[in-house]
Amino acid sequence: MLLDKELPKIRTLPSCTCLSILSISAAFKPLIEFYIPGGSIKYYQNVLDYNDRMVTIRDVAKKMNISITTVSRAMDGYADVARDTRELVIRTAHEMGYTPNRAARQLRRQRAETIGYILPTEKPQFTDAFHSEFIAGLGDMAAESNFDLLVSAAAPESVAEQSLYERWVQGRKVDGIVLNRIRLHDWRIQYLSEQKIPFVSLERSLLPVEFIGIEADANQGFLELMAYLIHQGHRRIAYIGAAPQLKIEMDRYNSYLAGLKAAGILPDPVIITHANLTPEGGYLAAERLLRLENVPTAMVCVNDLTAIGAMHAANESGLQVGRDIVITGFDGISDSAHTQPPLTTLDQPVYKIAHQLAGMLLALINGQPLVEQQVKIEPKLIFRKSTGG
Amino acid sequence: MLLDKELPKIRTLPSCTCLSILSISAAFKPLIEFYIPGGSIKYYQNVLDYNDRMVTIRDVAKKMNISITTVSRAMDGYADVARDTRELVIRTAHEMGYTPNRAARQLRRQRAETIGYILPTEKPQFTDAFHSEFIAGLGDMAAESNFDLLVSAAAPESVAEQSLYERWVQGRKVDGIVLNRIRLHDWRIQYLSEQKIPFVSLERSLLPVEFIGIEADANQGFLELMAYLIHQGHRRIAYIGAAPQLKIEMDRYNSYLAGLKAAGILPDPVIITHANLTPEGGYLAAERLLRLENVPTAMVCVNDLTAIGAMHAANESGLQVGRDIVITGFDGISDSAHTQPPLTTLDQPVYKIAHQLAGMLLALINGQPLVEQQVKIEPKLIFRKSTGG
DNA sequence: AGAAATGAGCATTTGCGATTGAGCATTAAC
DNA sequence: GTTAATGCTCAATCGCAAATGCTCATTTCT
Repeated sequence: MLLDKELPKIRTLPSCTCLSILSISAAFKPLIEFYIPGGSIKYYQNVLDYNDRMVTIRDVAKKMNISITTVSRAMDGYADVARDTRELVIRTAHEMGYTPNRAARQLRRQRAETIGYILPTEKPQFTDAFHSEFIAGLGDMAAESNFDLLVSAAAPESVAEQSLYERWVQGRKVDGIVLNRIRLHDWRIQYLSEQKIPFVSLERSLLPVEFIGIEADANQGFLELMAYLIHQGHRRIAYIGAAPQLKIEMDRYNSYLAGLKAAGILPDPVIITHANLTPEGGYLAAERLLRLENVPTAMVCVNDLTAIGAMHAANESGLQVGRDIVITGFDGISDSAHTQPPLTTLDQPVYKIAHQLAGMLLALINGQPLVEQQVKIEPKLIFRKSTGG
Repeated sequence: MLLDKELPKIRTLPSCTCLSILSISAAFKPLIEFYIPGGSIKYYQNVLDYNDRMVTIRDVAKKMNISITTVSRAMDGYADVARDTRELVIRTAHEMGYTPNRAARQLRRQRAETIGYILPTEKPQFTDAFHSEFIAGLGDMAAESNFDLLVSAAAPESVAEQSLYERWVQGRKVDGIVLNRIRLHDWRIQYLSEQKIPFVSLERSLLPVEFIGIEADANQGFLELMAYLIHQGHRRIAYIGAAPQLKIEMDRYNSYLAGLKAAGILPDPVIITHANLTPEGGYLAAERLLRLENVPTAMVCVNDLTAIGAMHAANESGLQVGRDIVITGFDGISDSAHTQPPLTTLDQPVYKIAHQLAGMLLALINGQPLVEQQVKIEPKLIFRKSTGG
């Protein structure tokens, strides 16, 4: 008799961290690890000994004296179940506290009933304010369709990122993927198209691939913003952007240029700079700008987090934001209302966008027709103290 | 032939959002929903038709001409597999890109291979900075053991919270649970003990239940902090706390009192106030304090987020934090370095704490002996500009 | 030395809980 | 009296783990 087994020595795939259910997955582990810790042997014991069994579809069927099939079909909305039967099944199931076993269903259906999102991040921090809202939106929508949301993190354009996507796709860990922070020539889009995995994205790439997702039209709002700053008398307006290969960077940068052009101002490369969408990046970029001989009187940032960092730098230089210098953001994350001073920003309904995005993906997965394949959203300008007035 | 089925009419359990894997779950849906949208009927189609099949344990076994059992046991670290066989199996599996099907394994093992964490939150926002780091720590550790982390959110002491915990426990959605924001008499601890579900917690309750988890010892750091403030000449030091039934509130409040007492200062109930651990709460509380006749010269806050709100209020009153008034936090979240001015705080290694906490829980689940059942951590005082100097 | 006991190493088989194509009654319609 | 619609059940999976059991080699016992 061989009940004993050694302590788990093999770790196969990295696992996951799940969120409403949200599921996060380790990005950095090798496929299979194999190590023998001194060869010690331990008895295997299952400590999870609950008293009560789970209630299964069998129990429901038995209690009602009908077949398992009928219960399943009734719960799942098949048309070949009599109305009365269906209602009774549902009532009974509810009373008995029956809930379909997810693992069994997934096994049988060969679907993960899960959508995935990979956070573009470098740090061991799970989310920033933007992604926090984004994930919440995805998760809630997924939950509405009884789907999981699997979330993990990997640095953009890293090996880890690529292997993570591959694992999720090849291993069928997810039935569809949400993309964000699209790069101009984004391998992910190419890859997912080839693999025929459903996906949607926030922002589109320049690749000649059919686009399904949501686009925020920065242009209109940015022009307004620039016009406002220029109307206030600003002529030397700096720009703190993101990595140039990002779609949002291209859009917002172009809008910045357009805003300058509309007022007949020539862009000055010296005050056009790039950060990495984080407060740290914004801080460093702004610091540099503030050490210039001809200090800009306004800083337009590609997102709120960058702006928060920039404000930090300005404050540290003894400047009072909103009076001595003017700073703006983009996104309208909730923190932006609590900075000192509160941040003028282009507000996007991040939660709603994510919610809708997930909805589109689910429709795709279920083969339902999409009403709109491409949705445009116009960010709304919110004036706060960081631009004076 | 009956291929058609109506559009999904039944939604059973709320689903999940998963994170390194992290899994979030919808907190607010009823157990079973039943609605008929006009009785429209749609054809069912499975759109997920990949070309290639998944590679299963069978394929590996066939290729190697051994039984699937052996493959399984080899991969799983059982002792009754010859060393050579095991290594060959692992190599082959890797080459073939085999990775065990999670659903099948879970179904068979009757384990979810998932640990759970329920965010204490009211809003539809997924996380704040504190929990973001906390979740990252949990998720990464879970991933190391090939576990998922299931994350959801519910308001503390709400019906939703209770039903969520019950669903996770009764429905075996998780094999263990991580608790945080412990209340002095916490029903969750009682419930989980009774149900014999493994759990660990950050902070302990006053219940006579064996405690497994991590405790942060606020006292020492707080005394130092208070001594520092008093040394600076502050005599009127306000306190902005959290709900009094929280363990952290009790600890930190008591330490605040102890700090005053050590300096022979009598506490003034007028400047002792409670918020809800959010910036919004801190803002409102501070606003009230600043309208007092005898305005405090320092505000000690129960956590960083509260302090951030308080700073906002102070700034808005035209006070310069660090010069006109002094404000402190607790937690050392990364945002605290980017406030204006940067925040003096008691730094806890949130990520590390969560990481270790998850490790303890996993040991518990696997029936491994715990080296330490109770771990104490001392937060470290970080002086920044918000306390002048 | 011969018989019995042990155990390593692997195979067979069963079933976890659910879904689903096919098929079987029963009744209604023409 | 055939055909069709309706409502239900059968039985076959899905991929894996674990209980059981078999074989053969080695050790232990007498």
